[in-house]
Amino acid sequence: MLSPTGGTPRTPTRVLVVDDEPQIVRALVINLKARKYEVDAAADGRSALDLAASRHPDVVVLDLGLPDMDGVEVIRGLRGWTRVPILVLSARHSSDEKVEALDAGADDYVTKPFGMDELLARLRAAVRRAEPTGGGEDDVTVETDAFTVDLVAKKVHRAGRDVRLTPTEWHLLEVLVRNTGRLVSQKQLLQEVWGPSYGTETNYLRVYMAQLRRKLEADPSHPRHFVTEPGMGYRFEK
Amino acid sequence: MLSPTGGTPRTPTRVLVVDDEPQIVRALVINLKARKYEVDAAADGRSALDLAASRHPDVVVLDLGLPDMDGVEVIRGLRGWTRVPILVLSARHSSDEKVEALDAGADDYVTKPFGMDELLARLRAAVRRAEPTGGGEDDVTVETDAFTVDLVAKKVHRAGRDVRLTPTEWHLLEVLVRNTGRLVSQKQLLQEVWGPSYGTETNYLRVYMAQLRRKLEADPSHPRHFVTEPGMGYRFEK
DNA sequence: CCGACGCGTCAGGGTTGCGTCAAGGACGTC
DNA sequence: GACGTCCTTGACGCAACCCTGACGCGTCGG
Repeated sequence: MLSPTGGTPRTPTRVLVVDDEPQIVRALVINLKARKYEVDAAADGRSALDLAASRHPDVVVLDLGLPDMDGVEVIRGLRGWTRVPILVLSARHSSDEKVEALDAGADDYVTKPFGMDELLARLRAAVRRAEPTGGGEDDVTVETDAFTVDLVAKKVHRAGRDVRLTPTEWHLLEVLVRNTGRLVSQKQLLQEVWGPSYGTETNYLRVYMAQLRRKLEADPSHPRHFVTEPGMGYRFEK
Repeated sequence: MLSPTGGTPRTPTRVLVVDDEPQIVRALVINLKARKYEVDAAADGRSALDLAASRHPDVVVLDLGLPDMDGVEVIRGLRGWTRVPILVLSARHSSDEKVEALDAGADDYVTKPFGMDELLARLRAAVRRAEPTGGGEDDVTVETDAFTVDLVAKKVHRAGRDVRLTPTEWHLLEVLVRNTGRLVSQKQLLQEVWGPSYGTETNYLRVYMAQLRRKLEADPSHPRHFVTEPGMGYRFEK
């Protein structure tokens, strides 16, 4: 798994690393960059808070032993305005320290020396958790002049009314809309909607493309949004 | 701080404890109840999944060494239909075990023997994190022209009278209302209401949707609020 | 000029999925 | 121990959907 999010390649995950020991920072930065994270680094609390404000990281890895201020203060400073996941790194094993940091708003607490694999796994967990609220929009809608497609609610709106689509029609529309502007080959469409063994049943496509156009296009016989590329495939255009 | 949420006293936080060692379960239950948590306990994976489905805990404390199934399988079973925070307890310190559990969807990993204070702090952190999606809804009541649903009071009002709903009816209504306007797939409904292993028993849905419509729709045979999307699922519309 | 090919359109038939009803059984209450 | 409520399960009719084949049209190449 190369992409840190594990899913479809989106905008890279941004990590803010805060530690005053250069060798730790270096190790973290190297490992994170190798896994396609975008990394900022700070060596003290002041610059950590500044960087967090200016760069809006998706997750913060924070060492508690900083030269200029108490690590817990950094947590509070962050929690004053953001819910970004905070993963605390600390050499102190005492239970009180952990409780204090966690109750101040940290999301996780790892003691030094730490295993890089474990740290990365905890980091993935923290990012994954924050994904729906932090990064993903709720309403993924695509609009054209004729109709509106809401991919989350699975709704199509047209001329003030909801359009009823059958499961197959919707599935086909979904694949096309997720590739707005791009050509999608017949084979790809067939295999995504009907299954891997249906790569050549092009007549299915003809029938269902016609139904989509009849339900959605202003002039179904002269489609403007569901474009045929003869011999190749279909394309959805806004 | 007595209240586990630390903030305004709301409905108590429900914890599901999963462990096959009675003394651990006892220690956890005592400590959690003393802090005003509501606690369910399971000794194996099967009953853990069932309890999670029926009781909808706000957080799960899960021991990986269970008699009937691999702990990671329990995590996957839960993640198939819920994002409830999972705090893993384990006697195994190996890095691989941790990574596997975390990547399967666990939120935190604590090795035995553990400090109770630390565990409780990690539990608070997990619950706090999940709060916005789990508990902080703005719309507590949803109104239609025919009836009113109060999600907090768990009451349905219609034509000046309270409507009696069975637990299952209410549960189903709740899932639909929380997704007002959005299509909810049959599988998701079944797994949320009946449990992870009921993803294909579509006849349950048919029976209970009919009952909901009979009790709430003005004209049950022509539903306006509980819409069927054939082959896909159901949708609640204001 | 003619045939081949790809695409759009239409209509019929098999199959699936949904709504409805009713009966059996588990559970808790009195 | 009797009663009532609720959940489960099966059967049946009906509507909707998916597949299939046939036909017409346009384009391209021989």
